Amino acid sequence: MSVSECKFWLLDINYEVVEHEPEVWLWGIDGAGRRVLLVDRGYRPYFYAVLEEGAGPEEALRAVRDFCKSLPHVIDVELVERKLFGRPVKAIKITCRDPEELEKYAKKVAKLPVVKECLEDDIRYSMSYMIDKGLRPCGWHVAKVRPIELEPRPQVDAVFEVVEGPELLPEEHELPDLRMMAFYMVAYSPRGSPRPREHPVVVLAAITGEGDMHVFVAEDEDDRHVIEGFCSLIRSYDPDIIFGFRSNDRLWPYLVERAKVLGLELPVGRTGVEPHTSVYGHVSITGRANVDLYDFAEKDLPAVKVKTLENVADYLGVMPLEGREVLDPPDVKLYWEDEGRREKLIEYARDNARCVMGIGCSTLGFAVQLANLTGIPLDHVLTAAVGFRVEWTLIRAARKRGELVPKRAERKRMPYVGGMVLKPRPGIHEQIAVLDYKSLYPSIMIQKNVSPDTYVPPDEPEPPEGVNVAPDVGHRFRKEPPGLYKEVLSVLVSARDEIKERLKALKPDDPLYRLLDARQKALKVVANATYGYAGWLGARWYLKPVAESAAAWGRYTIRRTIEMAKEMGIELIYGDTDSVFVKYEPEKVERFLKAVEEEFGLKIKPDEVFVRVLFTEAKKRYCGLLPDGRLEIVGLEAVRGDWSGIAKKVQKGVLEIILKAKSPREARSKAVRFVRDWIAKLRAGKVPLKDLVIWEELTRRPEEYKVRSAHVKAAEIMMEEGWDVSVGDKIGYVIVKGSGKLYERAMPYFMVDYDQIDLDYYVKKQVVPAAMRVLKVLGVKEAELLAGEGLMAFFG
DNA sequence: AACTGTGGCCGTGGTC
DNA sequence: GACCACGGCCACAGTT
Repeated sequence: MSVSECKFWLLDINYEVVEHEPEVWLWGIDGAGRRVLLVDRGYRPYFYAVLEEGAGPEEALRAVRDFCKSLPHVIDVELVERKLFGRPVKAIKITCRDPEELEKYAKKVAKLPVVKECLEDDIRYSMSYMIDKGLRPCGWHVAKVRPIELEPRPQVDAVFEVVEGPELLPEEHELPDLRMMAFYMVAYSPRGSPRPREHPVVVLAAITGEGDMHVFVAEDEDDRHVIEGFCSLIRSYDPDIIFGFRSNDRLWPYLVERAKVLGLELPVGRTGVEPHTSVYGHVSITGRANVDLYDFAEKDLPAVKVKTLENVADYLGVMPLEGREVLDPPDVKLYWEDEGRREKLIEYARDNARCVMGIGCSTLGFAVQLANLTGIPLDHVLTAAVGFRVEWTLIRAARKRGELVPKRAERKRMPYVGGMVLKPRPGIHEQIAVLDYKSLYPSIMIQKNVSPDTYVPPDEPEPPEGVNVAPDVGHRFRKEPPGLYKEVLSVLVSARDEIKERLKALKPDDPLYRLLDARQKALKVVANATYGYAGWLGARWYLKPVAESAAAWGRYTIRRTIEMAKEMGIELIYGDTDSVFVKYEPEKVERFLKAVEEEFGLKIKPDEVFVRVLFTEAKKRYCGLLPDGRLEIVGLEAVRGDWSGIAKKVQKGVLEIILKAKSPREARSKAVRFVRDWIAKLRAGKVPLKDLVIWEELTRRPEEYKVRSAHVKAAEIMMEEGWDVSVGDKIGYVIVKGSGKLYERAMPYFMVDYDQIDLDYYVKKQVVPAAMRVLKVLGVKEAELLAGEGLMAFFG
C-alpha cells in the first residue's frame, strides 16, 4: 500500500454509515488543483453521561457498563473528569460505532438512576469530528493517505483513505482556484405563482466563473431538456460552488419536484445524488458548496430593505438598477406568452445570472472566512442564524477546555434592561464629534470576566479569588479563572486588532487586503453577537445575568462618561449605549478621551466629526453632514423601508438643503419651496408608481394578525389571485381611492392602474409628515407646505 | 440573538 | 353620530 501525503483545502464534509460503521467524507481541492475525496474511517462518535451528585463514580461506571451491554453498538465506556458551567463534574464517556444510534442510546442511559443527564449526543457527527480533530472548513490541511476505490466512483480526481491526520495548517489562508457557477431561473404559469407539479421552468441561465453563459429555454411548455441540460452542465463543468438566489427555499425544491414530475433524475452531487434538504432548511449538494446568496442578504445586508436580487446587485455595485427593467410577478406570463418579448425575458434571465455571480464573487471572501472561523461548513454558514455562528465558535473552545456542551432547553422569556439612550438637544448643531467606545460589550465581558461559567449565584459564598459585581443588578462573576466567553472574545478581539494592524500596510486592491478585511468583518460579526447570544432563550449557554450585567456595566460606563464630560466643560448633545455626541473642541476632547480611557481601561475613539447635525426631539433619529459632503441619516423616514420612495426622496432633499445651506433663513424658504414643488408634481401624476409603493414585511400568516393592516390586506389579495405569499416576504402595496379604513384601500402595487391611486394620501400622509419631521425644527408649519393646495387639488 | 425607542394605525370608550 | 384620547398591536431601525 503506497502511503502518501495529501494537502487539501476543505470544501465540504458529509458522512456515511455502512453497516453501522461510520466514515467521514472530506471533499477538498489539493495543492495541484485536483478535486479529492478523503475517507476517514477512524473516528467514533460519543456522548457523556453526567453523574448524579451523590453517585459513587466507580459504582456508577459499573452500572453504566452493565447497562451498555444491552446496546450493541457501544464500544467503550470510561470515567472522565469534565466541567459543566465551570464546575468540575464526573462523567462517563460512552463511545459508539453508529452515529445514528447516539441520541437513542443517550435517552436510554439518561434513565439510569445514577445518571443525571446525557450530553453531546446532539452534536452532529461530522461537526464533532472536525472539532476534535481541529479541522476547519475552508482551511488547508494535510493528511497521510492511501488511494482506494469506491463504487460507484464519485466525481473527483482521486479518492483516498485517511491513514493519519488530517491536521490543520493554520498559517495558510489563500484560496485554491475554485470552479464557480451561478444560476437563475424563471418558471411560467398562466395565473399566479408557478407550481412545479403543473408549470414548466421556461428559462434557466447559468454562468461559470470564467463568464461562459449557458441558457436553456423550454420549447413551448416542454421543459425536459431545460432540466436535463442544466444537470449535465453541472456534471460536465463540475463546479465546486453553486451560487443561487433563494435557491434553498425556492429554486432547488422547484427543480427537484419538477424533475420528479417529469420522471427525470437530478444527479448533480459529486456522488451522483440529488440535492437534499439538510439542517437549517438548507439544501445540500454532496461534494459541492450550494450557496444561497439570499441568506447573506437577509442577515448581513441590513441596508437593503427589500431584498430582491436586483436590489442586492445594485447595492453591491454589481449591476445598477438605473436603466434596468425589473420584472414584476405578472410580467413573466406577459413576456413568455408574447413571442416578440420572449427574447427580453431570456436576456433578463442572463442578466440576473450575471448578478448572482457578481454577488457571489463579492460575498465569497466573507463566507469563507466566516466558515473558517465558526467551523460551520461553507454551504451552511450563511444560512445559520447569528446565534448558531456564535454557538459553534463557543463549542469549539468548550471542547478544548473540557467544558461539556449543555443542551438547549425550553425557557420562559425574561426581559431585562438594556442600553441607555439620552434625550437629544433638538436643533441644528455645528462641529459635533461622535465618540464611540470600541466594542463596548465584548470589552466589558472580557474585563469583568462575564460568562455563564464564572457567574456566582446569590446563595453561594464569595470565592477566594474575588468577584466583579455588576452595577444596578448586583450579579457577581468570579475574577479567575478566565471564563468561556472571555477566552473566546479575547481571541476574537485580538485577532481582529492584529488584522487591522496588517491592513494598514496594504492597499485595498491587494487580494490579501480583501481576504484579511473579510476575516476582520467575520470576527466582528461573531464578537458583537455574543452579548445577544447570552440573552437568547435558545442558547445552550443562556444566562440572563450575563446579558443583563453586560448591559448594566455599559450603562454605568456611559453614565460616568457623561459626568466626566460635564466636569471638563464639554457640551453634550446626545448619546446612545456606547457613544456620546459632543461639541468638537480639539484640545478639550483630546484630554477627555485620555481621561476616559484611564478611568475605565476601555478604548474610546473619535468616530467622525459632523460639520452640522440635526436632531428632532426623538431619540435614535438624526442626520449629520460629513466634511466630504455626504449625509449620514439615522433612523429617519428617509432610511426606512416602510415609507414610500417619494416621501423618502423629499425628506432627503430637505435635509440636504438645510444642512448644506449657509444660513438657516435661506434654507427654510428654499426647503419649503422644494417640498411644495414635489407636492405639485405628485398631484399632477408625475411621480412614477414605483415611488409610491410601500413595503412591509409579512411577519406571520395573515390569519394570525390581531389587527387588520394595509400590507396584510394586500397580501390577502395577492393570495386570492393565486400568488404565493410566505411569512418573511416583503409586501409592496399602494393606497387607492375609495372610502373606508386605510387598510381597506391597500392594493398590491402590480395590480393597480395609476389613476386608481389616492394621491391625496401620499401628499398628506407620506410627503408632508416626512418633510415636517425635519422642518418642524426650523419652525415651519404644515400649512406653509399645503398653502394653495386646495386650489391645486381642484384645478391641478 | 437581546433591548430601546419611534410612530402609524386600529379599536374602544368617553364626551359633546 | 362625530370626534378625540388612549392603549395595544405592529413594524421598523439602531445599538450591542
